[in-house]
Amino acid sequence: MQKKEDNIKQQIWQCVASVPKGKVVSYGRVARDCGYPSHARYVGTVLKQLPSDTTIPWHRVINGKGEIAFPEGTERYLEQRRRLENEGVVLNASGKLKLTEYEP
DNA sequence: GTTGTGACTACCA
DNA sequence: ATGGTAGCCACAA
Repeated sequence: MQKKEDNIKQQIWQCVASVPKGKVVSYGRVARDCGYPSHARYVGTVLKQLPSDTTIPWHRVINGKGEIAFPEGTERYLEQRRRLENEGVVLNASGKLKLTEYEP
């Protein structure tokens, strides 16, 4: 039997999974769309826990400034950028992305 | 029970 | 624009 709190993760997964290919959203945006406006940080925590073979497009989630959440040059940063470029999303000259709106 | 942490944000100097 | 601070809250020790 699952507790209520576990549903938060499930909803976050659901929200991230609903992000269309080629679009990117912020952690805060995901949290709000899930119905948890103050759980932006938790979104990141959940993504961190995802297994490497997950089908969830965690790489489409970035911070509110339009940047990848990791310091540039780290393995994680590079991997996320690689995954994005693989889907046609490319960073601009400032190393940023354009946050896109989408209708759930 | 408390404390520290974090893939965040909004606000302010 | 940039940097610091405060608020936020689930989770692990």
